[in-house]
Amino acid sequence: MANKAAPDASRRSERSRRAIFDAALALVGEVGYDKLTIEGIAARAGVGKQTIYRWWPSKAAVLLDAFSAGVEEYDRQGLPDTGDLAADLKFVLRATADEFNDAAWQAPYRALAAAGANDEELSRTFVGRLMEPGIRVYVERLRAAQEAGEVAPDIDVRIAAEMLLSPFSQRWLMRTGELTHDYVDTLVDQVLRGLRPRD
Amino acid sequence: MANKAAPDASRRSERSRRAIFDAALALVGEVGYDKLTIEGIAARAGVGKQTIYRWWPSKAAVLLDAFSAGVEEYDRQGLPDTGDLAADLKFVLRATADEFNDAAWQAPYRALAAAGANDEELSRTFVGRLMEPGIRVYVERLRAAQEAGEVAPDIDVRIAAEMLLSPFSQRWLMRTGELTHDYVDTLVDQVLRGLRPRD
Amino acid sequence: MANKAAPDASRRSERSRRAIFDAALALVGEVGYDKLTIEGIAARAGVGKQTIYRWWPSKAAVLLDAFSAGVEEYDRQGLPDTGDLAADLKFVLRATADEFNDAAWQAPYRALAAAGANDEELSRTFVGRLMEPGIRVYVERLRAAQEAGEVAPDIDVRIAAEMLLSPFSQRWLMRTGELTHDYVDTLVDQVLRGLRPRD
Amino acid sequence: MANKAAPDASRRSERSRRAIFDAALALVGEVGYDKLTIEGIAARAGVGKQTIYRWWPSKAAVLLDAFSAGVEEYDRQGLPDTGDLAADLKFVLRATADEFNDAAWQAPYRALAAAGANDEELSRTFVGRLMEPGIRVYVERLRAAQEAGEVAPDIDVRIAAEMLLSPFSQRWLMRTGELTHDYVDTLVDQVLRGLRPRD
DNA sequence: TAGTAAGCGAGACGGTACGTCGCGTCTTGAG
DNA sequence: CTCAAGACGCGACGTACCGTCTCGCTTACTA
Repeated sequence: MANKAAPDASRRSERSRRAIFDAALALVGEVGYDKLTIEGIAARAGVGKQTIYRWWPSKAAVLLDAFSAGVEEYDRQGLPDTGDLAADLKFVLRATADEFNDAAWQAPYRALAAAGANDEELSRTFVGRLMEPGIRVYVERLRAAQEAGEVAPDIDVRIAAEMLLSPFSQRWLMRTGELTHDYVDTLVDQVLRGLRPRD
Repeated sequence: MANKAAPDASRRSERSRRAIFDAALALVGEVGYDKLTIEGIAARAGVGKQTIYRWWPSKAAVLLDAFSAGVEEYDRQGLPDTGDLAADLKFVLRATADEFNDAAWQAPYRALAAAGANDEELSRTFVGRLMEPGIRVYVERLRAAQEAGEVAPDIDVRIAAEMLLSPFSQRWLMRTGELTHDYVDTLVDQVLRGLRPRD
Repeated sequence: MANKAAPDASRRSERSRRAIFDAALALVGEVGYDKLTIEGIAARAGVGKQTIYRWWPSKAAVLLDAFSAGVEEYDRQGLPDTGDLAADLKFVLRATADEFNDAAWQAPYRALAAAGANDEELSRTFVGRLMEPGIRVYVERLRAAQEAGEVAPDIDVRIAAEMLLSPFSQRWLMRTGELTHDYVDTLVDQVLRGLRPRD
Repeated sequence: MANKAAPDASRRSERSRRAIFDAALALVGEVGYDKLTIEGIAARAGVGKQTIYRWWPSKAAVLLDAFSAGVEEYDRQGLPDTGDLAADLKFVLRATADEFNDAAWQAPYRALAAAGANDEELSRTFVGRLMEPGIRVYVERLRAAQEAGEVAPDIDVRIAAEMLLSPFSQRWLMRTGELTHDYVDTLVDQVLRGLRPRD
């Protein structure tokens, strides 16, 4: 019945899997996503092409897994909650800005964001696996603030989180401006301005 | 200076230029950006490949010009100013949402946004030519409102515009949600909430 | 040593090799050598271009192998030796004339002779593989005649063979005359005239 | 009627004609016939492509004219006739050998001989213009010798000339041996051996 | 002596083929 | 069975030239 005989995952070579991830991340940084090739990854990883085709459907999928593997411990613990919402947001967003400014991050993340724009399937996974968890912690922190009365009860916290994060990531993705700490602070202040309950 | 003898633009065939634009836009809609090929464009346009390579460095550049040519009259007149900022923003942003939901728009715009993410040079042109003018009209409308006292004087109108537009376009690009009129209204209201001067 | 990683000949597809030969020979007959293209051979053979480029450096090399493969059993047995040198030479040379007048032979042979004129490497192979064996059998027959006293002992049999064969093939290659049986007979008689020992 | 409006030869630029010849001969020596291109000739000659296409149908035709122009004074006066046929033939053929060994000669001559093999039209012109006159002087000298009784009356002098010249030029064209003075001498002696009248 | 039509240098154009790269599939032999 | 290796059919790449076609320009011949 199944005409694509599923490979037996239990016999899979962990060694090859790791080598493929390392090669993919290294190469996307060196030559860029467009010139990243399955053949190139296989050669660099010392692996047969079939070993890649057996486990992934495309170079985007490889890169997504490779990148996810390097970030999987991220966002586990949620945002800090010191009681000062503005301070907490600034603290975390400044750290995120530093991360986005790191060259090693840029190439794969940009590549995946771009690939996702043209590939609906991929973008669902990309968003669900990498972006959504990051957004959720902000949403949760905002909801906590809302419950504490720091944020007006009629605010849609999801949209509020997007008002904070989208300008930030858009700026980075489109290179319309630098992600400085000053920028982060101004953005947080201006967003929070609208969230506070009216007296 | 230029080591690649520049072609003589005065001898350029307008006929071919147009045919290339039409073919590029049609094909990107039919087969998608990844399967869009220079060869395919040339064949569809009834043009030699060299005629494309002579004038553009990549398929992204062709598509950018093709798309720009179809939008160049856009954004000339600025946003309406009825005195009611919220209404004006909702009116225009609803129209933009409709445009972004139009299939003919999607393919080339997504393709260019994606290509720009990996190509700094291209993204500068893409942003400067297509995105900036669109943002600017919002910035100007906000500044007008600020002068009219509808928006607090300490607001950074550029960031305010991004708080409005980035969530909108991010949502579309990443497919994190639908661009409905309801969404637009909520977004506008929630952004404007923070801009108003405190009494 | 070898800087172009040599392909693994043991994995080579015999099927493709044959199909390429057939296509090359058919096409050179149909369209001529100048319009013979690697691309055309590949298409006709139902083969990827790379499969040709992997194993041959040029269309001339393909054609040489294709032609050789069709002639390899030729010239195995040497010239007949009935004791009558003139008769033996005429018999074989008449047969050769018929062969040279055969259209299927003409195209590839002319093509290779021509290509060899401009490509020293190729001409060495062409001469060594296709022409020399043909000349050698004449040289051997002449040497046998010399030992039998039919040919003067001070004759250089190699040059004698060329006196016989070069006018013949030159006439054909340059189209300076027809290769008739009469011509062959006259040529043999006039050459032999000078070889006989003086009484 | 005539749909190929013949160009007006009286207005033709002699300057361009010469420049084209020089460029063609220089280039065929530098890059070989296969890599000789009309565009290359035009560029080197500082001439528009159309100027070449206006006056010649192919690069072979250009080269043929260019080469002929450089040899046109040749073969005017016939072979010397000192009364000693062997000496006369050796003298001229040694000179011809030297000429054939000259690098400047080789490239265009080989190219034309090769092109002629595949192009009947061209070969007729090549043979008629360049080869035939050269053969004719030998034929005439042999006929003179025949009339003087040095050559048997039943000899076909045309074939005799070919017995002399074809081995010579075949050896050169196919690179089957060097054209030394020794070779020439042996060849002449062995050919003449068969021409002398029997006592 | 001005007007006109040719040849000319230049090079853009619609094409064809080049030789290369990478795709995704398939086969081979080792572990 | 997975794996490294890599040949295969295929399709696109970006380049080189083909032969045709304008475009000004120079340079005779004509009116």
